[in-house]
Amino acid sequence: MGGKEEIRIVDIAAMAGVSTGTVDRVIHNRGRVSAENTAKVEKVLREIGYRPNLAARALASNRKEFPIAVIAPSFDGPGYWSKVGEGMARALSELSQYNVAVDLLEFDQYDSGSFPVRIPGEKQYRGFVIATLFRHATEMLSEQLDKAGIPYVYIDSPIEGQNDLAYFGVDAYQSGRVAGKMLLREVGPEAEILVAHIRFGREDISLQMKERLAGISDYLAEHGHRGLTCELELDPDDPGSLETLSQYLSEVEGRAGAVVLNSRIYELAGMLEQVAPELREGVVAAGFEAIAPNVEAMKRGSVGFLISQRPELQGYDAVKALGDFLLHGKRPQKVNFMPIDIIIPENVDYYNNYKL
Amino acid sequence: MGGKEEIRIVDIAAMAGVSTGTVDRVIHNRGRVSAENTAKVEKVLREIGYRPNLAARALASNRKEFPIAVIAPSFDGPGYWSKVGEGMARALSELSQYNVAVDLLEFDQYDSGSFPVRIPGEKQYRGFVIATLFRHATEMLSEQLDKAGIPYVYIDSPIEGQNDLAYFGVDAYQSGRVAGKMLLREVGPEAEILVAHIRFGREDISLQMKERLAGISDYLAEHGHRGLTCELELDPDDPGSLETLSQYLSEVEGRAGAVVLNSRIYELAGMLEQVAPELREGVVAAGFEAIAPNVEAMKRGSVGFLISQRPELQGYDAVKALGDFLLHGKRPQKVNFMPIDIIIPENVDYYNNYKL
DNA sequence: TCATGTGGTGTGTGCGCACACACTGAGGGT
DNA sequence: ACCCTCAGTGTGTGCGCACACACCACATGA
Repeated sequence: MGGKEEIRIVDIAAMAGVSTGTVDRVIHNRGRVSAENTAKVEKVLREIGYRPNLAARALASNRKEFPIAVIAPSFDGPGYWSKVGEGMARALSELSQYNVAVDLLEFDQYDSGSFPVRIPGEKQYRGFVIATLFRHATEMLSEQLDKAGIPYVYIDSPIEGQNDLAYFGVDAYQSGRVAGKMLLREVGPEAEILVAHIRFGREDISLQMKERLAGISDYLAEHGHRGLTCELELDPDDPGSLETLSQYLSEVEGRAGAVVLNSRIYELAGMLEQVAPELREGVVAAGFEAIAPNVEAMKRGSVGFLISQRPELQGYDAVKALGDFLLHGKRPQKVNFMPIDIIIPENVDYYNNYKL
Repeated sequence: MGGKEEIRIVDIAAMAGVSTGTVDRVIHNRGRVSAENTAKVEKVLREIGYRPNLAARALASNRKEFPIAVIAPSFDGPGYWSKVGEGMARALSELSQYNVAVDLLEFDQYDSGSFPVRIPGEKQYRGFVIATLFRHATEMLSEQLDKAGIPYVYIDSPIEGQNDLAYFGVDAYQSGRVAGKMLLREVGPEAEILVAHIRFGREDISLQMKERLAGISDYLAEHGHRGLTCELELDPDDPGSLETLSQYLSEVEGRAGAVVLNSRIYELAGMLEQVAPELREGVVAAGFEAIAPNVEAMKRGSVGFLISQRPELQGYDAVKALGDFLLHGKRPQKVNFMPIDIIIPENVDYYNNYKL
């Protein structure tokens, strides 16, 4: 495991009977090499499977800058995107030996007009990470980048037929199916299952949420459950919503499931904690994303399980893949779905410890 | 995110009014520096928060060798330890820029006498990764290493009160509790739950397996189930075992759970596939570790769920932590439990894709 | 007296690579 | 004949660091 008898550029030059400069030109295909010599060098390269010394490479080319732009919703606050940002920061620290720097160009996830459809001009960005929340805008920007020959990586949801270097994201439909299965196991085939919508202001139901919902519904329908029986709009700041929830719970009497499609199951948990204990007793609340308030609510016993798709890993992989491509020409696998993690009170303690 | 204006040793030397050689001696505290100059340099170092250029460091000290010894069961075959080995190989490839090499010193996991209780003399190993399957032997070796001042990290199960640099491993008891919960949800409180022992030759039940069993039992007992109702010794190569299994299944009629405590649930799955369909219909088989044959059995529908504790990550982290400590003096967190992953047919496809 | 340490200090070299630069010789324009 | 261009080639330098080595002053012993 892990021997050491590295072949250097000088060795290759000697083997091919040329100078190191020529080898260098071939390796980085900068041209200005005769077809004959190119062939000779490439032959040697292939035969020995040359692996450059990355330390030396980094040292020698440390004047080069690699600014990367990330186009995504704000990383502020305790939400999903902040986790993506954590992963990016970690990737960046691993790349910190090289001159990679990341600029976050925020857009408003509730306003497609805030998404930049032209290449931002501030810097000469060498690569982009793009959150694909707005499909059309993403496609327009991608077209610009294609023309300019700048590589870009997608995160969040996939878009078919694009020239993205790679995609890292989640399969929202499948994570919905997982949630459906767990929910069915928790509450049984007879129980009511409620979809609670907890929104901010003008916020609309997103594509991801629709897919999750479809996944849950399909799973339930395929397994002898009569499906999601009720949808409620709830506002944690509105006492009327608490009333609505109590009302509903008293009607269903007995076991029930409740699911929130965005990452704000903790709000529903908070509301459940305020209704009469006998009403909430048989209720299993299920949500998405292992963000801090959700985990806390689970530890208080108010959330039954969470489904998470490793947002940190998504951010980490996206930046890492782009960096490795830019620095070392390493091509990543094109489509990468995150694992779908099931988090229950019994395993939550060992989940968030881990940075991946 | 990720700026760049690094301060070099020459800069520090200038600031402190000494030569680079002196700064170097202080940084690596090799002595031979006057108290006065030591103080001056350390002051500057502290004030600017010096971060060495790792690429240059790696390049300059590339003659130094860092042989690491891994003391663990054989990585051969499709089992648990091969996954640990995969993770180690990945960590090694990330460290390959530095002269880290790993030797696997195998022992027989069924024979404590095969565990080396003295420091192996072949090479001057700079660090050890030790699988703590044999507690006493591990403690003896650790004592030797303490005396010699060689760092070591533990994997597998923790041992309290030792001077290990770090521990990476699993909480077998807790993973048993998770299995217990899932099983109870799958089969319901009335169902029989069988523990099937599938052994090789003289193989004994291990400590980890005992803990898993305790976790399952405790969970069931605490949640109104009458507990593990039957233990069977099964040998997949013995037709009599198939008979025993059929017999058992015809007695329990209806839903039942079956759990295998080691990683060989696939053997039970294979046997189930051979009994009459009506007998196995309501049976949910539960096992541990997402090794290839188990995943295949799950995809065939013969395994209900698997619990995995990321063996690759264990191996990866252990080698990475040791390497980072040796190369960069970075101290890892001392105790690190792996996440407990729940794998079901609905999420298995996205699980093994991922290298972590 | 000279040789021989011995704490303390500075300088020089090279790790493997990227890249600027210098050089060559063939071809074309004048 | 001259100069110029330009594809193709080789050489030299420096990235930041670790470490061998040279050096100095002063002490110690013979």
